[in-house]
Amino acid sequence: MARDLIPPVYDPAAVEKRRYRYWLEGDYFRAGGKGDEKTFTIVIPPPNITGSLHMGHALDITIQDTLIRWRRMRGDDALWLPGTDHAGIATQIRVEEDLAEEGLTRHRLGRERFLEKVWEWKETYHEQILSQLYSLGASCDWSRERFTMDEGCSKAVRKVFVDLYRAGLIYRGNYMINWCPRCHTALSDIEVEHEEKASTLTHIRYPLADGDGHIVVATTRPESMLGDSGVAVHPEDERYLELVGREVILPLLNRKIPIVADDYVDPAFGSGAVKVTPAHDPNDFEIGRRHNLAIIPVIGEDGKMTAEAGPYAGLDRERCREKVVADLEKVSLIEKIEEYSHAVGHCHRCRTVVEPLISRQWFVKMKPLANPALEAVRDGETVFVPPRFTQVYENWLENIRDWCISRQLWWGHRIPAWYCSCGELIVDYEDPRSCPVCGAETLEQDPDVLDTWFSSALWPFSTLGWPEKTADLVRYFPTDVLVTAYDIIFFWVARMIFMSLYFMDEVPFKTVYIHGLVRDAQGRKMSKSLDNGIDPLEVIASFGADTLRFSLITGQAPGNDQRFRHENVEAARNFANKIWNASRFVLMNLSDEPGGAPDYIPFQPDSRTEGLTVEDRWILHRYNGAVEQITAALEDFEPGEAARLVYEFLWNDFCDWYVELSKGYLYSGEGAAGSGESRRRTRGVLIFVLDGVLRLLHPFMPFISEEIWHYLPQRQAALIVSPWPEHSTQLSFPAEAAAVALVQEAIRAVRNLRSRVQLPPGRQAAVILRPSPEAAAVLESGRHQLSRLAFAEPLTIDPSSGKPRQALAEIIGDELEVYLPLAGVIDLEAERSRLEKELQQLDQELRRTVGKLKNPKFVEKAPPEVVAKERARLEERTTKKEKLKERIQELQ
RNA sequence: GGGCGAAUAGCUCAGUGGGAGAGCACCUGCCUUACAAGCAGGGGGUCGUAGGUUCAAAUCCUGCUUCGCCCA
Repeated sequence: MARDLIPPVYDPAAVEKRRYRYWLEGDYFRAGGKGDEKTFTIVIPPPNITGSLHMGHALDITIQDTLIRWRRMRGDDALWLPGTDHAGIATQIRVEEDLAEEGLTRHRLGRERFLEKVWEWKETYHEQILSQLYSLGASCDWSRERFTMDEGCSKAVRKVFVDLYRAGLIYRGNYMINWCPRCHTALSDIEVEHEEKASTLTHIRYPLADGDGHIVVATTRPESMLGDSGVAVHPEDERYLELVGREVILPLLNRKIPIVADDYVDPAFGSGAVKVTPAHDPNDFEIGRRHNLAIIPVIGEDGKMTAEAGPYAGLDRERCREKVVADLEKVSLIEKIEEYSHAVGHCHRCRTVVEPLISRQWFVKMKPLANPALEAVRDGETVFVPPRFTQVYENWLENIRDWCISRQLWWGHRIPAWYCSCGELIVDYEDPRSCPVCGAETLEQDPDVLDTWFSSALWPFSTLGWPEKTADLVRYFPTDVLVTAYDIIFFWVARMIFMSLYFMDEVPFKTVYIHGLVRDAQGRKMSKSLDNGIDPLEVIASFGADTLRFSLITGQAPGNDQRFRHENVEAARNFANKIWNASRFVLMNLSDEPGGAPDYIPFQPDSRTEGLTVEDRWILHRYNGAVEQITAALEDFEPGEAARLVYEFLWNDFCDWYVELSKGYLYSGEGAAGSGESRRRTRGVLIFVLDGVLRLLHPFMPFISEEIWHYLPQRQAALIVSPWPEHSTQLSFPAEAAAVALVQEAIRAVRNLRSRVQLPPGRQAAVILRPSPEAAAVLESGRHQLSRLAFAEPLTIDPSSGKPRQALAEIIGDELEVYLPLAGVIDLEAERSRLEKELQQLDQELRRTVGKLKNPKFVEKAPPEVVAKERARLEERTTKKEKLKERIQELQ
């Protein structure tokens, strides 16, 4: 039987493309089992259709794909539901920028044509994002792909809005909101980013209306004084007790405004008196409400002063500030101006300074929704990994304010509210044709759209078909894990939880796995302005997706940021290369003739084991341990740790040791060890372990593992749907594991001695081993490996062997002395001082051990196994010390 | 002001109560029939700091210092 030969070099670009197509054609990503399997569901955090995916997405996708592939192999009905987000403000900004280059504005284009443009944009970037997800190897169920503005999601949005409105949880009203003068829309509280800015604190004198004197107020925004309708002091502030109830003259505009007493005022801050501008500050708005102060908007939606600002009308905010200060100086009402630093709110999409102002908007009443969401997490219905993020979530929900959901944009879900000239407001599931009160047919729909996150909040159930009770919804909801970065816990995670509790009566996912951000090599956030972003596709083009995925996932510790460093990519690339070459070794050695039919005795966990060598049992034991640890790490949501364990097992145990040990059996002409049957059996074990390691590797490096898999003889299904390895007591060989560990130590010791005298590898040298009687048998059984891997020839293994004086020595524990006799080459003086140094160190360790064991409290309180371990250590060290002293004596 | 995180080898980071680890970098020797993107050997750390708990602390607690993030 002829076999395809595995190529000498791995070509990720060609293989990855081909393998992804292979998976698609095999329909392996499609969920939907026979019905009785456990389901495992992840909904993708839908990437914005604003542009292409960045490194943070690559990490997010890699973690999800790793979990999904692992669970799929475990036999779960694994659904990874993909999709994209319409990203209201962000997308609209991008399309407007595009239009601006052609000298167009959305207003010139009109709403209809503008939206057509945005849909075109969406198609373009949607395609791009999909191809990026393919490149990463994402095993999403494409048959279930969704978009936040598709028909089903829109229907869900409509139902949620109307239901919440009818339940009194959505209302419309005039309240203080955050306004972005650049985007021309209201923003929610969390869309405002606070940034500490150097500024000034201006102290202004407000003269009393009756009599002499004045009161001093301090402000960071002097221009807002034009909208002041009061001055507030703390009710218990004795300095101002007699002034409460009197009035001051507002400078420049000469308006009389009252002095009120309010608990909110901090008497220790500034002069202890604050100006109150209810129209332009959320706290002042509250104070104003309590004292019935007038609301005087002096800054408009365009960021310019309104008519209320009198002589300052039409100026923009910054210009007005300068003029107000100058004019106050002129009339000597500035007490002082101090340097001051304070947080200024910026629009998180365009960085413009936001303006708090009063506006008529739609809001979601949060308290009734937040409380169940808090309880669900406190009760552990949804668990955050790592747990510290629970606190972040709770703090936010505990202090939450109502959510402003209307946006003055065109791109998004239109608010389903209609106004009739008779004053009636209609909110309904279906578009109304006439006013139910007056019958008029000239209804006008609210021009605004909803906050993007309003639809994202429904994602885990709207994508599964809700509000219809679809089969998918029944089967896959609630989902299992949500994988996302910590920066959208508020925006998205919390909102999904409260919406889901309200509409589904269940949490949307059982676990929230939070990862950190991917930063550049210097630890800075990747950003357009710094131009320090690294395009995942470029990394894939040069190194392959497996390499990118592996470097991202091994750099990962739950919840922590990581740096993207080229060294890590190289390490992952080298690892992929290692796997490829190790596989080539195994595949090229399956038969006596190169390229001949595979000739081996297959091994399975339930195979009879009597023919196996001690090395075979050792690698099976190590493999078994790796399976256990890797599986446990994945179960604990530690994919980074799991990947590192795969790396260690594959490179250290399998490649560095087992492959090398196996050569002693595979290559003929090396004595009895290489008999035909043992050769065929060794091949069976090599294939078995390679088979298993490819399975363990697959969730992390899907392409290369699937590719190699297809060169294995007797492989059946595609690797992507092959069973995940299971830990088995049949593969547990602790005695053989210890035996090989001793042989390894002996080999290392010989190599160490050889390198100390710079004996080139390949040159045989005599070696004497003086083992304990028990160790002698073990080493004897490893004789051929010792002489092969340590070039030890002739090799003496004899508990009662003589010890040559002209030799280097290494003492291993209490069971083995290793001698490298080299007459004439050795500096005995140097050797002796080295041994003395070792003796000193050993003595220190010994004293520590003795100290512990002499302490009755230790013996009494420490667990017995710890004490036993310490006793064994004492014995070993004591023996070793004797032997060291002896050797030093011999060299005198 | 409140909260969270980080501080471990030259660099980047794992490690959560019982003998300090990895990758890269460094030093030495090797093109050994899977792999020089490799192999073998090696050097290098008072685990930020001061206390405390414990038989035992890099690990748990408290204070402090430095850096970063979130919230007000």
